[in-house]
Amino acid sequence: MPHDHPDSDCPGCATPDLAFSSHDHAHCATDVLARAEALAAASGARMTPVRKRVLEILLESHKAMGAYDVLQRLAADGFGNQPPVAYRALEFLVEQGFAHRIRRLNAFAACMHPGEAHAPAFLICKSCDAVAEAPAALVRAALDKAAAAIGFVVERSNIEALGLCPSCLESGK
Amino acid sequence: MPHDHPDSDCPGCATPDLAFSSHDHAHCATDVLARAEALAAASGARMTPVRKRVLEILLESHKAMGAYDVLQRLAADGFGNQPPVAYRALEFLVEQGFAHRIRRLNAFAACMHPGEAHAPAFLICKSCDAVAEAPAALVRAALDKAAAAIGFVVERSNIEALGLCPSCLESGK
DNA sequence: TTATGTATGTTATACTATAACCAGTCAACC
DNA sequence: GGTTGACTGGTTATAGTATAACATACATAA
Repeated sequence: MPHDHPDSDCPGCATPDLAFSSHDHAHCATDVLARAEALAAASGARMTPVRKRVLEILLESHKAMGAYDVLQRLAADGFGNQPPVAYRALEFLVEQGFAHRIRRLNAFAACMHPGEAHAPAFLICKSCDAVAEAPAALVRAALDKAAAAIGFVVERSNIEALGLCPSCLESGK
Repeated sequence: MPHDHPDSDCPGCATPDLAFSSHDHAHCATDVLARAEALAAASGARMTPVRKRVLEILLESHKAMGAYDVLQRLAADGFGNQPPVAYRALEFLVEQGFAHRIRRLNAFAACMHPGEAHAPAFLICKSCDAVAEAPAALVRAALDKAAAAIGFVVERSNIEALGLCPSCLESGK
């Protein structure tokens, strides 16, 4: 559900995505986790141990992880080691807006802006594999318009870009 | 390789995509096939029997097909019946710009505008499964801009929308 | 003709995802 | 308390997507 406000109206949309910048990641991750837990509590969604652990795992880096990578980690932590365990937790997180599915990578990444009902564009660095969320309101507006020209009504869409992040550009990778 | 011209400059970009309109599909398909073959001949790319057959199969409808569906058809026609046969032909067609990969569907669709070096947005009708290509120059421009705001340089991107096509909208599906 | 590169066929396997069934937990209600 | 029902997680099994590696055939140019 993309929100239709101009990006400047939304506190989250105005916050630059830190995925590509050096930052205090421990703080970044615990902060996002706390926000997700608060949102879950508020909405009645149950942040169970597996689900929380999966989100923690995704939050360890700004990279996307395959379901089976997540599963390995879960198994090592004493949770079930069969695919549905990981897929169900990931599905829950995506539904709640706590994680995103990156179709180009067949993988999942923690949402760095939980609770902001956004539908970002994903920027995937081909060098360091980090994934950032870019505000996509204007991109989606252009897409809606291009679709409307053909009489097509967009319901959901995925916008994913592969390229080079600022750090890798600078270091010449 | 997206081209950077305004859509109006390109004959193909000005041609409305017929995927969602009723049209003489036999003509539409043979025309696109002929254009692809001419392009291949001109560029030295070899349009071998399997490759041509795969393109014909994709051109039978405006829907995306999974590699295994294509493979079944190939096998029925006396070609090899192992996955690489289909994947290799599909890969060739995608490289030549004669087909597109739709990541959201893990599937492939014939390109209806071969030779026009475009990078379209895909409009996928959730009711009839047809896929159309929408000119995406403005969408990509918006995406490049959103990425640039974070210092990210886009190299390739996929823009795919799920929704309802005009025909299905009208018939209330 | 021989050499070289390209294309196809084949075997095997890796990776991604879901269906279906079962058992435990928890809250609401009688 | 006991029962019901919804939800969660565990497990088995299988479906669906994709590629590595090797063998064979075939075209073209030297």
